[in-house]
Amino acid sequence: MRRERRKDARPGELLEAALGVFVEKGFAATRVEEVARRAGVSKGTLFLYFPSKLDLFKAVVRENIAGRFDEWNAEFESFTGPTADMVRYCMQQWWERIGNTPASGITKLVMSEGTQFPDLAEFYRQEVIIPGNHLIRKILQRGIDRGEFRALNVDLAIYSIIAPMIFIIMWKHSMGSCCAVHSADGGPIEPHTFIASQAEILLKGLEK
Amino acid sequence: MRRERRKDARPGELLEAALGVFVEKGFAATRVEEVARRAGVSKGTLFLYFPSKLDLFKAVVRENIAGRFDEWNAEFESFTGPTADMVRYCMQQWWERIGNTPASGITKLVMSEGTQFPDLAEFYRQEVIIPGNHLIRKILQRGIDRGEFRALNVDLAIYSIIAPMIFIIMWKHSMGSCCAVHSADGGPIEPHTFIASQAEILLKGLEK
Amino acid sequence: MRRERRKDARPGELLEAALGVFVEKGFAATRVEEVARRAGVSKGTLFLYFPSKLDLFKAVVRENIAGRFDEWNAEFESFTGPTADMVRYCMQQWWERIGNTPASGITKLVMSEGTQFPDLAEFYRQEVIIPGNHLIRKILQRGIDRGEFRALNVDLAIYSIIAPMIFIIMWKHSMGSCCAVHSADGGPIEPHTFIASQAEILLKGLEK
Amino acid sequence: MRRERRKDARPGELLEAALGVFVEKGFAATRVEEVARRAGVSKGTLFLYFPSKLDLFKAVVRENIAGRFDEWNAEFESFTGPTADMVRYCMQQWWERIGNTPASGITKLVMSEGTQFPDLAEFYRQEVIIPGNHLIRKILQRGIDRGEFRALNVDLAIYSIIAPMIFIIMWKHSMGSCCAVHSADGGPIEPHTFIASQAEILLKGLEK
DNA sequence: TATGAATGAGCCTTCATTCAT
DNA sequence: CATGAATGAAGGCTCATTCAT
Repeated sequence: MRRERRKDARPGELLEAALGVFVEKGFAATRVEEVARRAGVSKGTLFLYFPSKLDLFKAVVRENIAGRFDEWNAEFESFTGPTADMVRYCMQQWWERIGNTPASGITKLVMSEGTQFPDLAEFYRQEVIIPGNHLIRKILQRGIDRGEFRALNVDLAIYSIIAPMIFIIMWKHSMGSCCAVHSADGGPIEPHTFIASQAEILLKGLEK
Repeated sequence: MRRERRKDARPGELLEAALGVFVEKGFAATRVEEVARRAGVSKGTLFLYFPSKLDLFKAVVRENIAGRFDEWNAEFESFTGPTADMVRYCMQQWWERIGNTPASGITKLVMSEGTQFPDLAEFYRQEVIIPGNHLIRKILQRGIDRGEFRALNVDLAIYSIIAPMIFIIMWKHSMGSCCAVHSADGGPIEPHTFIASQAEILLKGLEK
Repeated sequence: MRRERRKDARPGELLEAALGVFVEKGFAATRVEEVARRAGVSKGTLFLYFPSKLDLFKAVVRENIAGRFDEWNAEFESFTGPTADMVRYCMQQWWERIGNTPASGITKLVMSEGTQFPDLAEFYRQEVIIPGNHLIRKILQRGIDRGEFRALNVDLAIYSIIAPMIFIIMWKHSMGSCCAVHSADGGPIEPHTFIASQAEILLKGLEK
Repeated sequence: MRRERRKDARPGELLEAALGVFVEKGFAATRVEEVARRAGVSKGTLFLYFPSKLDLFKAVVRENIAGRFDEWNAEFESFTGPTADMVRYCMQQWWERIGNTPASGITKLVMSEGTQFPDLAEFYRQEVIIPGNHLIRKILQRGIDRGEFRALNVDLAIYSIIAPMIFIIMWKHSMGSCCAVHSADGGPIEPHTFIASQAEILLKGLEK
């Protein structure tokens, strides 16, 4: 009985292990043997469930990029305070739930190696980018509609929110061996402080 | 095969070929043989001029990015107008000279593969990031000193300028198979307009 | 190609093949591919068992020489006759078990290429030379302690035993295309006779 | 005029440089480029005088193994003291004139890589080994004839003199990064002391 | 003659994938 | 289903040799 349950769990265990290794090493540098080892199975078993390393990779993305946007959209709808607070909340929450978790590694991966795998990039675009942009656009529009923000080109302004997020993800997964941006003199910068700073400059830039 | 003797021209030809292949394939996936082929020489010839693939890459970085900071620092020193104009000029020039050229592919590469090749990351940090941060810091400090900008934490604020640059580079080299950001509805956005938008929101965020 | 699964037998087969090739070609000129071919496996398989050419060589040394000192030390401890007989026995046994076998090729190889591969030389020193010297020293000391040999400087005298061994090995593997020393007129000399001659002159030189 | 003299000197300069490099590095590890550099010419020039690396090697051996045996034979003829002194003198002189000079490197080379080049080994045999053996034989025979040494098999006994010489050469050029044997505890042993020790044990072994 | 830029075959090592058990 | 031994196609780099100048 134990065996049967494990059998069913295999793909999930492999996917979890693969997420970890892909995030740590990137696609090219990931060794399927290490994924197998972390999942506690043999290399051959991995190929039983996933026909190739690339297929494994795609499965990892599909598994982990699922839409949390329903939840976030709901939070948006029920938010009642000033839009500036909403932006602040949104950015900090994003850090907690995405930026500071392995999930951000997927974003880094897609940005880094997406060119090699166009269908993957397209998948990410549909599942993450468009819904994400949509949510941010709604927030900005709310600020404008309520007279809190200037009447700006929302299509362009959303990137003022997205850019720092992408930036901190890329930094964390490349230059920053630890998790954060380093100041010009080399000292690390605390992520919440960093995000707060970005948010304040941004919000002042947006306000009326 | 044809033996052409062109010692003086070789390094440049190799560097140009290398830039192209590195940008297209990334560091790990670049085959020195392909670089050589594109430069029209044999694999051995490449190693006559660059002792290793990593050294070749470093030379590419120096040729395309690092070497320009002297020029940019000089422009900074001789600038006389308002700092806001300076920021606008700086960002647009960056797009012309780096962002919209293959040179930006180098930055993307380092962000994508820096973790796997620490030497590469460290080199880029020393040659590009630190000088770049230094230049931006000086610009911001000038704005503060002249009473144009708020008294903000410069170490954090520099990333409000850097983030959109990194963002647009990553986007261009991964999601955007063409060269630009796409608006939420999928339409492409013209780069200068995009940068102008980012700059204006930022500058309003910085001003007193 | 044929995929035979014989994990237990592989290391031995590879070691045997490697010994042959190393002895014939030397370390640098040995191609791991040839070792693999002689062992009847692919190049990749060799690296499954030995992480590098150097490690393969170390394993060959351990298998063929280093590992025998325990046995020899035991023989020494249990020997009861005159020390002169012990020296004779020792030298003749060395010829049977090492000098006249491919194992002697290893010693020749280390002497020939040790300078180019310091790791190799150091390994051999630790695994063979030091234990070997230790054993010979004990034999000489026994002779001195029992009043059979003169009170000589043991550190120097051990080389009177080692030198003829090294000599015959080098000769066999370089000048003597066959296996033995040649007399001044060019005729071959029978190894046991040669060793006996060396031993008798030596022992008379050592006795009280 | 300077140029012409240099032109004639080229082969000699190359041979001298080659001797040095071959002795230091061995045949395989010698880079023709380094030989050329030490001779102060370009790589191409070397191939103008010697069609291949192997030909260069053979030329070096032929150049350096010339017969000094006439001189030594004369010394033998005029020696008047006890034969034991003659053996001592002979071994110490050998160390001064051969063992401790680059010339010994040739011997090491031939022993190390002679297998790959049988004609070279044969050349060495004719030019060095046979005359050398002949000289030593005459010395031993003198000792026997004068009643100083036992009546031993001279053909075998000569190797009791040769073996320590070969040994010290091999040791010096392989294990001993410096010039001498190391005692069992790792300390270096002074060559003259070493040779003296070998000689005394040997002579006691030879005496009546 | 002399040069040195250019060549290309070759080597050690890695790793995704296969397949006999 | 699971295993893990075995494969073989690359890839970075070296270096003796060639040849246009």
